[in-house]
Amino acid sequence: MLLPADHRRVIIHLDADCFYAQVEMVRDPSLRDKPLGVKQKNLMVTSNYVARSMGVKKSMWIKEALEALPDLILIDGSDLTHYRQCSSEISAVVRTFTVDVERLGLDENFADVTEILEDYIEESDPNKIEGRVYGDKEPDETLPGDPCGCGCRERLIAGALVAKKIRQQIVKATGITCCAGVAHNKLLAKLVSGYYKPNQQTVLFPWLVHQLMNSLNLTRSIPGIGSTMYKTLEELGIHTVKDLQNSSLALLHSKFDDETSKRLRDLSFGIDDAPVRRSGRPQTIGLEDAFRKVNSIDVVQSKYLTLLERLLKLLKEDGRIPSTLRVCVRKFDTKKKFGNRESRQTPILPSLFASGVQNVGENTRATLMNQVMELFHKMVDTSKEFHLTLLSIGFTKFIERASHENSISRFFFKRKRSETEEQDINEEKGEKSAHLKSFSTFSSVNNSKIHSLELYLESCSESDSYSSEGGRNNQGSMNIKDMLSKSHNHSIERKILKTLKGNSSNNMHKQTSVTNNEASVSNCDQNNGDSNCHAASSPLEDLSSADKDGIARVPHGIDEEVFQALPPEIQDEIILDYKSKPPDPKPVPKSTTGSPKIPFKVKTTSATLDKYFKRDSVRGPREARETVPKISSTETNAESVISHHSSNEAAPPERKEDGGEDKSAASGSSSSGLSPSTLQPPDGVDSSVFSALPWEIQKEIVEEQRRSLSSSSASRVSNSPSYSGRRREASSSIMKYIKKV
DNA sequence: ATGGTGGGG
DNA sequence: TAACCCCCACCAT
Ligand SMILES: Nc1ncnc2c1ncn2[C@@H]1O[C@H](COP(=O)(O)OP(=O)(O)OP(=O)(O)O)[C@@H](O)[C@H]1O
Ligand SMILES: [Mg+2]
Repeated sequence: MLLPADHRRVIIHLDADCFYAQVEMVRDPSLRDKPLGVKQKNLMVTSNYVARSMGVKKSMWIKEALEALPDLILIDGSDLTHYRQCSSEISAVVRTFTVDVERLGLDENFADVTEILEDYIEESDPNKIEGRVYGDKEPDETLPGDPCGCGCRERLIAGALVAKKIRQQIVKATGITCCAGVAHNKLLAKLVSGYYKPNQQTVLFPWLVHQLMNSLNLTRSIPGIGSTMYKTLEELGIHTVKDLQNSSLALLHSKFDDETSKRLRDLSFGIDDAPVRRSGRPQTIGLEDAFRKVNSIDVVQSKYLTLLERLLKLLKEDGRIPSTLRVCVRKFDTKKKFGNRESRQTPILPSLFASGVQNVGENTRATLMNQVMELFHKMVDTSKEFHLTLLSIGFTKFIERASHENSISRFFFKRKRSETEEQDINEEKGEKSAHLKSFSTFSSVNNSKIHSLELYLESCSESDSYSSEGGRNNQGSMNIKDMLSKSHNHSIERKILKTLKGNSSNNMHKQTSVTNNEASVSNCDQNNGDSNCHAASSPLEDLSSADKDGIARVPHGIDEEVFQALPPEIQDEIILDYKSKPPDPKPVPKSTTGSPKIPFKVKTTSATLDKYFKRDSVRGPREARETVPKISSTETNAESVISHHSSNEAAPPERKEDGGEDKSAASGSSSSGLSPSTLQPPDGVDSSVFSALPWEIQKEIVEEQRRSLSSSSASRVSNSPSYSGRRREASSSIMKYIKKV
């Protein structure tokens, strides 16, 4: 099966240039000729080529980057949604050429174009090679002739033509420029793709493979050999790729199993028969928040709450229903050990998302939040001191769709969903504007979200015994009231940090528009000032990205740190309520929880209730059922209270925007949004339109297209010859590059 | 199934 | 060398 030198395939590897930075430049073209960096917390994760030419490389500390280049413009890239979206579009374009596309990260794609070469071989001129040729000093210096004789030269040259066309289409559709590598396997295509860096492509002919591999030096530069394996190899005296080529299998066997050993050897020679595997939709959706130090359970809880709220939005866009919830922490571990994360997971009762993922009720949120905290307490003993540096949550194990009712019925189902979502958007719009209005004019407003918070608080405190699926008693889990009530004693500092800047409270969405996300977020937060800002930050972490606009203040009596970690909407609610009910908090007998201190009141009006009832009666029957009793009980109280003592200081609400993306679901599509797996549109179908379609529909279109398009090679596969006994260091990710079928 | 590891961007 | 914010496959249990 495996011929001595197998050049049958033509693989293209595509790698977007300085991806995050480029996305930001597309969003704001005025940045194009300026040095730009994209940051996450205090780290600059990438920079554009203007900045790179001035010494600002990838992954530098903000501090160092600004030292090297004070004029550097920084944009916060902690929210990946724009990058994900652009990434999906890129892959969709590639799938326009072939469905055999494998994604790697957000900005790389492998394409096996072997089967489509015949469509281009005539157009391709063997004497005019698109892009660069590996080994050539000047462009267009390659001599004719095929030293190999298997025809690979012509195929690869045609592949270079395809690569060129793909890159052109990507630019046309997204404005993003890429590098590309063309070779007869994935390993080599990836290795050459970056040989000529910005916006260029390189083809590698098999007779120069040795030259390429020998130029690599360290084994670490072979994809699949990471830091651990690299160290292990070093212990064997194997440092360079050449060392690896010359090392005996027996030597490798002392540290690796047979499979791994052979593969290591193959890779060192540039041999790789790993197939391009079609990427599906992501199997996990997660969010994380890193920081220097968190040691209070209150902050933990509010950070998790924020993550959960955001995650539910992502889930909504995704559309699938998860069956497990995972919670993860990273503990500070006295410098040395790294990667010290631990996680706990738990099944999600199917009934929790019974009404789907599009509108998740307060009860579901509360249940999830309690589960998060339960899992957290399995990892952290909060009765002792603790020091965390990262929190994350994620959904996994998405339930698969009923196998048979694909196509038509699903289409209609989705249609209905989108319609309901349009209602959602309208509602949200109403809410939002009300929200805005109240923000500027401090009218008290009946905001259903206040009610939401209220409900959430209630459901947290009272064990939701009435909940249909078994009341879970939240032993260890604190409720939000407790959370907010605890705090330290600080003097109240009310300060207006900055004045509102134009778009502060985010654009209105155009509900009916086809595509989401306008360019609206002109944003251009010129930050810079913030690098200093947290320089001497006291006990705690980040805040870096914040600054910006908005009147920032922490309401009387709430711990600042806790407040900061709350979801922005809930912050707004609290502020709103605070404004409508200025200082002098009256001690009110609180309903459920124990120790009252200086209470912070959250009130709900009957108008709010009406609204709530309406919504729930319209849809979300299950949630409605559960929440109705609760509401009535709440209503009788008319007021609920968050008790706490002490106060705090100012904080930026930050976190604008967001509301803009729910719309991905609007125009006839549905979940789509960020699904990384879109398929190829048939000829004549605009790829961006196609990519906006629900994934299932894309799949069907493609399937149909394939069927009608003659008998192609439908290499049905799914063999999983499970290997057994593995010892020592098995290759895991190396498998990606070597696994057969 | 769960939790950890190593690797990828 | 991990800092940040993710995603994957694989492994032992
Ligand atoms: N360790 C990382 N942490 C966070 N983001 C990362 C990390 N590695 C890569 N990324 C993001 O993924 C994107 C693609 O990564 P990649 O390694 O291709 O670099 P790049 O920015 O695209 O630059 P290049 O032009 O060299 O390809 C980047 O823009 C980068 O910000
Ligand atoms: Mg890149």
